[in-house]
Amino acid sequence: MPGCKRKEIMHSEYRGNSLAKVHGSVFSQTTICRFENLQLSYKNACKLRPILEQWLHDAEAACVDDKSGTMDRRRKRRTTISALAKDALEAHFTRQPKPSSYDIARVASSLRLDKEVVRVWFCNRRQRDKRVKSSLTSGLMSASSSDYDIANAYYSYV
Amino acid sequence: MPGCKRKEIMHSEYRGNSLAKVHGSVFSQTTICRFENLQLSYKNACKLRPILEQWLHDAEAACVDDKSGTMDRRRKRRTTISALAKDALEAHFTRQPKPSSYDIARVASSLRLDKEVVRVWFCNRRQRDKRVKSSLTSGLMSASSSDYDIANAYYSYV
DNA sequence: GCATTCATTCATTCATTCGTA
DNA sequence: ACGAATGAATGAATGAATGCT
Repeated sequence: MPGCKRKEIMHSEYRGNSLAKVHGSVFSQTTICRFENLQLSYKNACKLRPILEQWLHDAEAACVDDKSGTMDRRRKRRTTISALAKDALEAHFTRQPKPSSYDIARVASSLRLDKEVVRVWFCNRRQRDKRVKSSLTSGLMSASSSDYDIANAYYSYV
Repeated sequence: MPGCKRKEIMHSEYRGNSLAKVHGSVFSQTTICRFENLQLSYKNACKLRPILEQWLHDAEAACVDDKSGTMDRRRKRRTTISALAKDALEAHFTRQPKPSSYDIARVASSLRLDKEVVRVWFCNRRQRDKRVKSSLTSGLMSASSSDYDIANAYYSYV
Protein backbone atom coordinates (compact mmCIF):
# COMPACT_ATOMS: atom_id res chain seq x y z
CA MET A 1 0.00 0.00 0.00
CA PRO A 2 1.68 3.14 -1.10
CA GLY A 3 1.50 5.78 1.51
CA CYS A 4 -0.43 8.76 0.36
CA LYS A 5 1.35 11.15 2.55
CA ARG A 6 4.70 10.04 1.46
CA LYS A 7 4.67 12.04 -1.66
CA GLU A 8 4.20 15.25 0.15
CA ILE A 9 6.88 14.46 2.59
CA MET A 10 9.30 13.39 -0.01
CA HIS A 11 8.52 16.23 -2.21
CA SER A 12 10.35 18.84 -0.33
CA GLU A 13 13.18 16.51 0.38
CA TYR A 14 13.32 15.55 -3.21
CA ARG A 15 14.07 19.04 -4.21
CA GLY A 16 17.30 19.46 -2.44
CA ASN A 17 16.10 20.97 0.77
CA SER A 18 15.91 18.70 3.73
CA LEU A 19 12.72 18.83 5.67
CA ALA A 20 10.98 18.23 8.93
CA LYS A 21 13.66 16.81 11.07
CA VAL A 22 12.58 14.50 13.80
CA HIS A 23 15.24 13.82 16.28
CA GLY A 24 17.56 15.62 14.01
CA SER A 25 17.60 12.83 11.51
CA VAL A 26 16.20 12.97 8.05
CA PHE A 27 15.71 10.11 5.69
CA SER A 28 15.92 9.77 2.00
CA GLN A 29 13.37 8.53 -0.44
CA THR A 30 15.37 5.33 -0.53
CA THR A 31 14.87 4.60 3.12
CA ILE A 32 11.19 5.43 3.04
CA CYS A 33 10.83 3.12 0.12
CA ARG A 34 12.62 0.34 1.90
CA PHE A 35 10.49 0.85 4.92
CA GLU A 36 7.25 0.73 3.00
CA ASN A 37 8.32 -2.35 1.13
CA LEU A 38 9.65 -4.05 4.19
CA GLN A 39 13.15 -4.24 2.94
CA LEU A 40 14.81 -3.30 6.15
CA SER A 41 16.27 -5.54 8.75
CA TYR A 42 13.96 -6.24 11.61
CA LYS A 43 16.04 -4.20 13.96
CA ASN A 44 16.35 -1.33 11.58
CA ALA A 45 12.64 -1.32 10.85
CA CYS A 46 11.79 -1.21 14.52
CA LYS A 47 14.03 1.72 15.03
CA LEU A 48 12.66 3.68 12.14
CA ARG A 49 9.01 2.85 12.53
CA PRO A 50 8.08 5.40 15.14
CA ILE A 51 9.94 8.13 13.38
CA LEU A 52 8.59 7.45 9.96
CA GLU A 53 5.11 6.87 11.21
CA GLN A 54 5.13 10.16 12.93
CA TRP A 55 6.07 11.73 9.66
CA LEU A 56 3.32 10.03 7.83
CA HIS A 57 1.03 11.18 10.57
CA ASP A 58 2.04 14.76 10.71
CA ALA A 59 0.35 16.05 7.65
CA GLU A 60 2.00 19.35 7.88
CA ALA A 61 5.26 19.65 6.12
CA ALA A 62 6.83 22.49 7.87
CA CYS A 63 9.80 22.45 5.63
CA VAL A 64 12.74 23.24 7.75
CA ASP A 65 15.23 24.27 5.21
CA ASP A 66 18.77 24.12 6.26
CA LYS A 67 20.75 23.25 3.22
CA SER A 68 23.38 21.86 5.49
CA GLY A 69 24.93 20.96 2.21
CA THR A 70 28.27 20.09 3.58
CA MET A 71 28.83 18.47 0.25
CA ASP A 72 31.77 16.31 1.10
CA ARG A 73 34.37 15.18 -1.30
CA ARG A 74 33.52 14.32 -4.80
CA ARG A 75 31.54 11.18 -5.03
CA LYS A 76 32.91 8.52 -7.31
CA ARG A 77 30.98 8.36 -10.47
CA ARG A 78 28.57 5.49 -10.24
CA THR A 79 29.76 2.64 -12.39
CA THR A 80 27.29 0.64 -14.40
CA ILE A 81 27.88 -3.05 -14.18
CA SER A 82 26.74 -4.87 -17.27
CA ALA A 83 24.30 -7.71 -16.96
CA LEU A 84 26.95 -10.02 -18.22
CA ALA A 85 29.32 -9.06 -15.46
CA LYS A 86 26.49 -9.29 -13.00
CA ASP A 87 25.81 -12.86 -13.94
CA ALA A 88 29.44 -13.67 -13.46
CA LEU A 89 29.53 -11.96 -10.10
CA GLU A 90 26.40 -13.76 -9.05
CA ALA A 91 27.94 -17.05 -9.97
CA HIS A 92 30.99 -16.25 -7.95
CA PHE A 93 28.83 -15.24 -5.07
CA THR A 94 26.98 -18.51 -4.83
CA ARG A 95 30.30 -20.28 -4.83
CA GLN A 96 32.03 -17.96 -2.41
CA PRO A 97 30.10 -15.10 -0.82
CA LYS A 98 33.17 -13.87 0.95
CA PRO A 99 36.08 -13.81 -1.42
CA SER A 100 39.56 -12.96 -0.29
CA SER A 101 41.13 -9.81 -1.58
CA TYR A 102 43.09 -11.98 -3.91
CA ASP A 103 39.97 -13.56 -5.30
CA ILE A 104 38.48 -10.15 -5.70
CA ALA A 105 41.44 -8.99 -7.67
CA ARG A 106 41.18 -11.99 -9.91
CA VAL A 107 37.49 -11.55 -10.54
CA ALA A 108 37.94 -7.86 -11.06
CA SER A 109 40.56 -8.24 -13.70
CA SER A 110 38.65 -10.97 -15.46
CA LEU A 111 35.64 -8.71 -15.69
CA ARG A 112 37.58 -5.55 -16.39
CA LEU A 113 36.25 -3.90 -13.31
CA ASP A 114 37.90 -1.93 -10.61
CA LYS A 115 38.88 -3.98 -7.60
CA GLU A 116 37.08 -1.61 -5.32
CA VAL A 117 33.92 -1.88 -7.34
CA VAL A 118 33.97 -5.63 -7.04
CA ARG A 119 34.68 -5.49 -3.35
CA VAL A 120 31.78 -3.16 -2.75
CA TRP A 121 29.56 -5.27 -4.92
CA PHE A 122 30.17 -8.24 -2.67
CA CYS A 123 29.52 -6.14 0.40
CA ASN A 124 26.20 -5.02 -0.96
CA ARG A 125 25.36 -8.47 -2.17
CA ARG A 126 25.93 -9.88 1.29
CA GLN A 127 23.78 -7.17 2.77
CA ARG A 128 21.00 -7.87 0.39
CA ASP A 129 21.26 -11.55 1.05
CA LYS A 130 21.00 -10.95 4.72
CA ARG A 131 18.12 -8.55 4.37
CA VAL A 132 16.15 -11.01 2.36
CA LYS A 133 16.80 -13.77 4.78
CA SER A 134 16.54 -12.04 8.09
CA SER A 135 14.46 -8.95 7.69
CA LEU A 136 10.86 -9.94 8.04
CA THR A 137 10.91 -13.38 6.62
CA SER A 138 11.35 -14.62 10.11
CA GLY A 139 7.78 -13.54 10.59
CA LEU A 140 8.49 -11.36 13.57
CA MET A 141 6.90 -8.05 12.67
CA SER A 142 3.91 -9.85 11.26
CA ALA A 143 2.25 -7.07 9.29
CA SER A 144 0.69 -8.00 6.01
CA SER A 145 2.94 -10.71 4.83
CA SER A 146 1.61 -10.54 1.33
CA ASP A 147 3.28 -7.24 0.80
CA TYR A 148 6.54 -8.66 1.81
CA ASP A 149 6.17 -11.57 -0.49
CA ILE A 150 5.71 -9.24 -3.36
CA ALA A 151 8.73 -7.27 -2.44
CA ASN A 152 10.62 -10.44 -1.97
CA ALA A 153 9.73 -11.55 -5.42
CA TYR A 154 11.94 -8.90 -6.86
CA TYR A 155 14.92 -10.48 -5.31
CA SER A 156 14.11 -13.98 -6.28
CA TYR A 157 15.23 -13.42 -9.82
CA VAL A 158 18.17 -11.21 -9.07
CA MET B 1 -6.66 -4.66 -33.11
CA PRO B 2 -8.29 -1.90 -31.17
CA GLY B 3 -10.18 -3.03 -28.14
CA CYS B 4 -13.80 -2.03 -28.23
CA LYS B 5 -14.31 -1.78 -24.56
CA ARG B 6 -11.32 0.31 -24.01
CA LYS B 7 -12.92 3.50 -25.09
CA GLU B 8 -15.63 3.34 -22.53
CA ILE B 9 -13.25 2.53 -19.80
CA MET B 10 -10.80 5.17 -20.69
CA HIS B 11 -13.36 7.78 -21.22
CA SER B 12 -14.11 8.52 -17.67
CA GLU B 13 -10.56 8.15 -16.61
CA TYR B 14 -9.48 10.46 -19.30
CA ARG B 15 -11.40 13.27 -17.77
CA GLY B 16 -9.48 13.66 -14.64
CA ASN B 17 -11.57 11.51 -12.37
CA SER B 18 -10.15 8.14 -11.53
CA LEU B 19 -12.46 5.23 -11.97
CA ALA B 20 -13.11 1.65 -11.13
CA LYS B 21 -10.14 0.86 -9.08
CA VAL B 22 -8.89 -2.64 -9.12
CA HIS B 23 -6.60 -3.29 -6.28
CA GLY B 24 -6.54 0.40 -5.77
CA SER B 25 -4.58 1.04 -8.91
CA VAL B 26 -5.81 2.78 -11.97
CA PHE B 27 -4.09 3.14 -15.25
CA SER B 28 -3.96 5.85 -17.80
CA GLN B 29 -4.75 5.76 -21.46
CA THR B 30 -1.03 5.70 -22.05
CA THR B 31 -0.53 2.47 -20.22
CA ILE B 32 -3.48 0.80 -21.85
CA CYS B 33 -2.12 1.88 -25.16
CA ARG B 34 1.28 0.47 -24.42
CA PHE B 35 -0.24 -2.74 -23.25
CA GLU B 36 -2.28 -3.17 -26.39
CA ASN B 37 0.65 -2.38 -28.60
CA LEU B 38 3.05 -4.57 -26.71
CA GLN B 39 5.28 -1.74 -25.71
CA LEU B 40 5.77 -2.83 -22.17
CA SER B 41 8.57 -4.83 -20.71
CA TYR B 42 7.85 -8.49 -20.35
CA LYS B 43 7.73 -8.27 -16.62
CA ASN B 44 5.53 -5.22 -16.65
CA ALA B 45 3.15 -6.78 -19.13
CA CYS B 46 2.77 -9.89 -17.03
CA LYS B 47 1.95 -7.85 -14.03
CA LEU B 48 -0.62 -5.75 -15.78
CA ARG B 49 -2.27 -8.40 -17.86
CA PRO B 50 -4.68 -9.82 -15.33
CA ILE B 51 -5.74 -6.41 -14.15
CA LEU B 52 -6.27 -4.91 -17.54
CA GLU B 53 -7.96 -7.99 -18.86
CA GLN B 54 -10.40 -7.87 -16.06
CA TRP B 55 -11.20 -4.35 -17.00
CA LEU B 56 -11.73 -5.15 -20.60
CA HIS B 57 -13.97 -7.94 -19.41
CA ASP B 58 -16.06 -6.04 -16.97
CA ALA B 59 -18.27 -4.08 -19.26
CA GLU B 60 -19.69 -1.97 -16.57
CA ALA B 61 -17.81 1.11 -15.69
CA ALA B 62 -19.00 1.82 -12.25
CA CYS B 63 -17.27 5.11 -12.13
CA VAL B 64 -16.05 5.62 -8.68
CA ASP B 65 -15.32 9.23 -8.63
CA ASP B 66 -13.04 10.32 -5.95
CA LYS B 67 -11.00 13.08 -7.44
CA SER B 68 -8.45 12.36 -4.80
CA GLY B 69 -6.57 14.69 -7.00
CA THR B 70 -3.90 15.64 -4.62
CA MET B 71 -2.69 17.63 -7.53
CA ASP B 72 1.00 17.44 -7.08
CA ARG B 73 3.16 20.45 -7.19
CA ARG B 74 3.29 22.46 -10.31
CA ARG B 75 4.26 20.27 -13.14
CA LYS B 76 6.92 21.69 -15.30
CA ARG B 77 5.39 22.86 -18.49
CA ARG B 78 6.16 20.38 -21.16
CA THR B 79 8.91 21.61 -23.38
CA THR B 80 8.73 21.03 -27.06
CA ILE B 81 11.95 19.83 -28.58
CA SER B 82 12.40 20.94 -32.15
CA ALA B 83 12.96 18.38 -34.87
CA LEU B 84 16.38 19.78 -35.41
CA ALA B 85 17.33 19.35 -31.81
CA LYS B 86 15.88 15.87 -31.89
CA ASP B 87 18.09 14.87 -34.75
CA ALA B 88 21.08 16.15 -32.90
CA LEU B 89 20.11 14.32 -29.75
CA GLU B 90 19.54 11.17 -31.72
CA ALA B 91 22.96 11.44 -33.25
CA HIS B 92 24.49 11.88 -29.86
CA PHE B 93 22.58 8.91 -28.60
CA THR B 94 23.89 6.50 -31.18
CA ARG B 95 27.38 7.61 -30.35
CA GLN B 96 26.96 7.60 -26.60
CA PRO B 97 23.67 6.46 -25.04
CA LYS B 98 24.90 7.28 -21.62
CA PRO B 99 26.48 10.68 -21.59
CA SER B 100 28.16 12.05 -18.54
CA SER B 101 26.69 15.07 -16.87
CA TYR B 102 29.41 17.07 -18.52
CA ASP B 103 28.42 15.81 -21.94
CA ILE B 104 24.85 16.60 -21.14
CA ALA B 105 25.72 20.10 -20.21
CA ARG B 106 27.62 20.52 -23.42
CA VAL B 107 24.83 19.16 -25.57
CA ALA B 108 22.28 21.18 -23.68
CA SER B 109 24.04 24.43 -24.19
CA SER B 110 24.74 23.72 -27.81
CA LEU B 111 21.06 23.09 -28.38
CA ARG B 112 19.86 25.85 -26.11
CA LEU B 113 18.00 23.42 -23.94
CA ASP B 114 17.81 23.01 -20.23
CA LYS B 115 20.28 20.50 -18.85
CA GLU B 116 17.49 18.70 -17.06
CA VAL B 117 15.48 18.39 -20.23
CA VAL B 118 18.40 16.79 -21.99
CA ARG B 119 19.07 14.46 -19.12
CA VAL B 120 15.50 13.29 -19.06
CA TRP B 121 15.48 12.93 -22.80
CA PHE B 122 18.33 10.48 -22.58
CA CYS B 123 16.61 8.58 -19.79
CA ASN B 124 13.51 8.22 -21.87
CA ARG B 125 15.48 7.37 -24.96
CA ARG B 126 17.23 4.56 -23.14
CA GLN B 127 13.94 3.28 -21.86
CA ARG B 128 12.46 3.32 -25.30
CA ASP B 129 15.48 1.56 -26.68
CA LYS B 130 15.17 -1.12 -24.10
CA ARG B 131 11.45 -1.45 -24.54
CA VAL B 132 11.73 -1.87 -28.25
CA LYS B 133 14.48 -4.41 -27.95
CA SER B 134 13.36 -6.43 -25.01
CA SER B 135 9.63 -6.10 -24.74
CA LEU B 136 7.51 -8.45 -26.76
CA THR B 137 7.91 -7.19 -30.23
CA SER B 138 11.24 -8.76 -30.83
CA GLY B 139 11.73 -11.94 -28.95
CA LEU B 140 8.26 -13.40 -28.81
CA MET B 141 8.58 -12.71 -25.16
CA SER B 142 11.48 -15.00 -24.65
CA ALA B 143 12.21 -14.42 -21.05
CA SER B 144 15.76 -13.30 -20.70
CA SER B 145 16.79 -11.93 -24.02
CA SER B 146 19.37 -9.54 -22.83
CA ASP B 147 20.37 -8.09 -26.11
CA TYR B 148 20.35 -4.70 -24.63
CA ASP B 149 22.50 -5.75 -21.78
CA ILE B 150 25.07 -7.23 -24.04
CA ALA B 151 25.09 -4.15 -26.14
CA ASN B 152 25.31 -2.13 -23.03
CA ALA B 153 28.43 -3.95 -22.04
CA TYR B 154 30.25 -2.10 -24.73
CA TYR B 155 29.41 1.20 -23.20
CA SER B 156 30.69 0.32 -19.81
CA TYR B 157 34.02 1.88 -20.38
CA VAL B 158 34.03 3.23 -16.84
C1' DG C 1 -9.21 8.92 -30.89
C1' DC C 2 -4.99 6.45 -30.59
C1' DA C 3 0.14 6.87 -30.32
C1' DT C 4 4.29 9.20 -28.80
C1' DT C 5 6.92 12.19 -26.20
C1' DC C 6 8.36 14.92 -22.12
C1' DA C 7 7.84 14.52 -17.03
C1' DT C 8 7.35 12.39 -12.45
C1' DT C 9 7.01 8.79 -9.07
C1' DC C 10 8.54 4.48 -7.26
C1' DA C 11 12.16 0.71 -6.77
C1' DT C 12 16.99 -0.96 -6.95
C1' DT C 13 21.70 -0.60 -7.42
C1' DC C 14 26.37 1.28 -6.57
C1' DA C 15 28.68 4.06 -2.96
C1' DT C 16 29.81 6.13 1.62
C1' DT C 17 29.64 6.80 6.56
C1' DC C 18 29.92 5.03 11.04
C1' DG C 19 29.91 1.99 14.93
C1' DT C 20 32.52 -1.73 16.82
C1' DA C 21 35.17 -5.71 17.73
C1' DA D 1 38.58 -4.41 8.48
C1' DC D 2 33.62 -5.43 8.45
C1' DG D 3 28.88 -5.14 8.50
C1' DA D 4 24.86 -2.11 9.28
C1' DA D 5 22.58 2.03 8.12
C1' DT D 6 21.88 5.19 4.82
C1' DG D 7 21.90 7.92 0.44
C1' DA D 8 22.80 9.65 -4.59
C1' DA D 9 22.29 8.09 -8.90
C1' DT D 10 20.08 5.29 -11.94
C1' DG D 11 16.48 2.27 -13.89
C1' DA D 12 11.51 0.97 -14.20
C1' DA D 13 6.63 2.08 -14.14
C1' DT D 14 3.46 5.30 -15.10
C1' DG D 15 1.02 9.72 -16.53
C1' DA D 16 -0.21 14.47 -18.65
C1' DA D 17 0.30 16.86 -22.56
C1' DT D 18 0.99 16.95 -27.17
C1' DG D 19 0.82 15.07 -32.20
C1' DC D 20 -0.88 12.65 -35.97
C1' DT D 21 -3.46 12.11 -39.84
